[in-house]
Amino acid sequence: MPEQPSLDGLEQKWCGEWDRHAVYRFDRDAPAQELYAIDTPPPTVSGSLHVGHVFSYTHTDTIARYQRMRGRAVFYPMGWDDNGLPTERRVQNHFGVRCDPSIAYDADFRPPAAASAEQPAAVSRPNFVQLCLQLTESDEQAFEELWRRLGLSVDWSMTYTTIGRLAQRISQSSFLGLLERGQAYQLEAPTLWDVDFQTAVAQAELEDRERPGAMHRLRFHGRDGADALVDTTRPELLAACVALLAHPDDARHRELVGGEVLTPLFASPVPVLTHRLVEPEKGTGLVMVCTFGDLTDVVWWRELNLPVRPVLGPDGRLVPVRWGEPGWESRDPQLAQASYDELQGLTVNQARRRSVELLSQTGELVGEPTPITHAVKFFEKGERPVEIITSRQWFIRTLEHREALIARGREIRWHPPYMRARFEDWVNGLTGDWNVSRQRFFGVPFPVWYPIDQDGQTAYERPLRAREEQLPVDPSTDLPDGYEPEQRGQPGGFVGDPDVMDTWATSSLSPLIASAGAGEAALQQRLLPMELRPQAHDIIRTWLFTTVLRFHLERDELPWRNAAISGWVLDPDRKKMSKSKGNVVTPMHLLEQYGADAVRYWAASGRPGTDTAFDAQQMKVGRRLAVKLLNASRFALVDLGPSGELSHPLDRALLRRLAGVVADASESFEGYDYARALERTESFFWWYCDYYLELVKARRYEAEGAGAGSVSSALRRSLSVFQRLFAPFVPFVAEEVWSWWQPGSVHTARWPAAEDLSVDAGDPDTEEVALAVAADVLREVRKAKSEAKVKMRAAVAEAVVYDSAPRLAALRLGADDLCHAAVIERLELREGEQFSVEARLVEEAA
RNA sequence: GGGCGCGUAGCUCAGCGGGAGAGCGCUCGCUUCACACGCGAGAGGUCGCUGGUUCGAAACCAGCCGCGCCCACCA
Repeated sequence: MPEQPSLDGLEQKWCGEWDRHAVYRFDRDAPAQELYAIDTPPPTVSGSLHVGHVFSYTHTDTIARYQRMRGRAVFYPMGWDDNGLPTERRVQNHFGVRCDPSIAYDADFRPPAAASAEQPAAVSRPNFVQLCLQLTESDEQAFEELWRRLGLSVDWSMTYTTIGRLAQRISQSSFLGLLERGQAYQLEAPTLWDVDFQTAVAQAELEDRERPGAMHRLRFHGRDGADALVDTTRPELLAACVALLAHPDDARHRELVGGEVLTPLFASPVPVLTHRLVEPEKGTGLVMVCTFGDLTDVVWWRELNLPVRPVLGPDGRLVPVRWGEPGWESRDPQLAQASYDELQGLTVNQARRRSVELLSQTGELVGEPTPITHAVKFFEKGERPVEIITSRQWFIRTLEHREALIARGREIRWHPPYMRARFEDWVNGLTGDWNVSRQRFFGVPFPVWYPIDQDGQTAYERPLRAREEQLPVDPSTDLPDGYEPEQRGQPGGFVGDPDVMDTWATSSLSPLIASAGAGEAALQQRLLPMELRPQAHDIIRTWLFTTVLRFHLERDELPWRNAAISGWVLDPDRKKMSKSKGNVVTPMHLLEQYGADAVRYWAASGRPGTDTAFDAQQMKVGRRLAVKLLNASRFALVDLGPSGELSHPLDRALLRRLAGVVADASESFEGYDYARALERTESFFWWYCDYYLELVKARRYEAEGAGAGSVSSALRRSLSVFQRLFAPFVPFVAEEVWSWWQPGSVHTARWPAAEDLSVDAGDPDTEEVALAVAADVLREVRKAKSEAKVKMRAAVAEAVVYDSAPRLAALRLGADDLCHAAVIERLELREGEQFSVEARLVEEAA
């Protein structure tokens, strides 16, 4: 035991020891009922971990440590989500390259010496993927180092990645199963599209952003010179207009309905129809339907059987159109073409400005555009609004399972329970099946090819599936059965599916991937369903939802029994911490400044599901707690005499109180409320240091005697319990103080139970009162000394305690300890109405 | 527009049917033999507002106000 215990160096020391002794190694032979499997969130490997990660991963770690101490074989792997767009974006910037799938693989490829974001070098898809793997590997090492330093009790021998071969095999295999059962299908349909990344995105990946816009009133031309005025925010889509709509009950437009009007600029005849979703209060009550301005346009297009007039290309620019040809009718094709030529090739924003100029010139813009602010849908990682573009995509059926998914959600135990509402809201609000294909490169490919017929037409409706034994396959380099490499892209040959899966399509299988990584199939079956899914609330609609869906389709069961939802870390202004605000503190810096235990203490104080302010002050408090545990342990244990019978009433009362704390902390942990477990433990520990340790100090220093033996026993038992109660929260200091006097790791020690603190002798009620009154009197004497501004060791010549007879009787049981602790020379007990203490201090010698 | 959560001391929060609490911050004091990375004491609050239920409400119910988040077919 060190003379002057310190926190310095504990992290290095114990990280190494834990690794050397494989303290957190998962026991693969444990029987099913003793397993506790955690579906750890694989953090996105696209830069760095932030304070929010430290926050929520600490929550999970406290649970893992508690369960391990309860004797469960804790399956606690780490995964890295390296698959997907964020990595691609980083690789592009970092190496100055862009992926061009038409280029052939170059085995000798080296990234350009001087990275240039303006003029990126085109590289083949396999080369691009290699660069992605190279970059993620170094990130993952840095992540692991941080997690170890934070003290996560992960078994690092089971780490998986979402781009790894295992994940790809499982993901592709699951997809083929879905295809076989008709739960995955391909469709050419209007799709949410990001024009920068040039890929489809899913409903779950959208977010609203408030953006300035403008309302434009446009003049459509009716019969006999009658005009129809229409308000729109998207005049640039006028060429794509296929109808005007009014509400069926709207009398104002009754004359127009059923007829045709001509569009401004293009003189294209479009019908005027009615639909219940049109809101008469908005604008003029007339709305134009385009291909496609927003999701409502898609509804109208579908329900009213409208034609399509696609004008936006995948790059977000207006595509070439020949007015006057079928589908592009105009009463004045020359005018229409002249107008359109002004717009073709422009981006949406450019085309909008130009359209307004043209409409002003023709007088078809009524008044000035009115500035407005409105919510626009963005891909969450995107920079321009999503568009709706028709393309061929793979979907997984979700709508038809809505009821079943709601029922699944109700089987899950949510912590906190109200988080279930977010899940149900999301499921109830689904508008389409899940689009899982992305027109990107660094992801899991679809394990299918398509035959090309003799006319060079690709037969998408007859995909050639990979065999299970082939998986994982890359259809851009691997071959379907019965074909030769030369037939790729040739009439009579084949072509690989060019897309990759949405990253959630793979990470939604994380329980399967993680458990498969553990070893043999029998073990995987024992691990499923897992016990716990920990995650933050913002990805309920993505990761949580898709995992429940995949397990419903794959195994007809839940992926896990419990979902523990953590909140976010907010900056002191109550805003979500974000890089753009420049308020992000790097986690490693925090660990160096305050120590891992202190940072964990702050994190574990954040209650489940609750957003928590970043608070360095709380970390200092955590550090104080760690130091206190060191010093209290040293005081209690150094040169401690032999344990004896628990003969002293105050010792017995203390152990009984502590048993209550153990019960409370255990119950809290069982309900996933680690924060409450910490709060109970901590507040009692401070009381223990401030009152109990002070009361028993005299007996603790006695060499022998019944009182000394009793307190030695109580100190050993209470310290052992405190050290174990704190182990999940401050694992480094807990291990340190445990190592001074106990064999093995505290983290594999048994979680304390009431039996550790059982007390046979004495009257519990009276002795509890004895402890309470002794503490009350101690506080009163301290107050008297504080008011007299004397030191606490100043002697009290006489202390008179007034209280009820039973309380005085109880106090006699602890009077010896009290007099030592408060330095009372003469203690007198008098019966009185109210508790009070009169303390007469000994005059200080001058 | 719908849903969820939250409004308690200057700050961060606990309490959720019978004493208004903790930590930090603040003030005062203490070299005390585990700890000055410490110890002791103190000041500080019509528990968002309005009604209701109850012997009794910070807590339960209703309405309102404010903040945050999620969702929505936001032309």
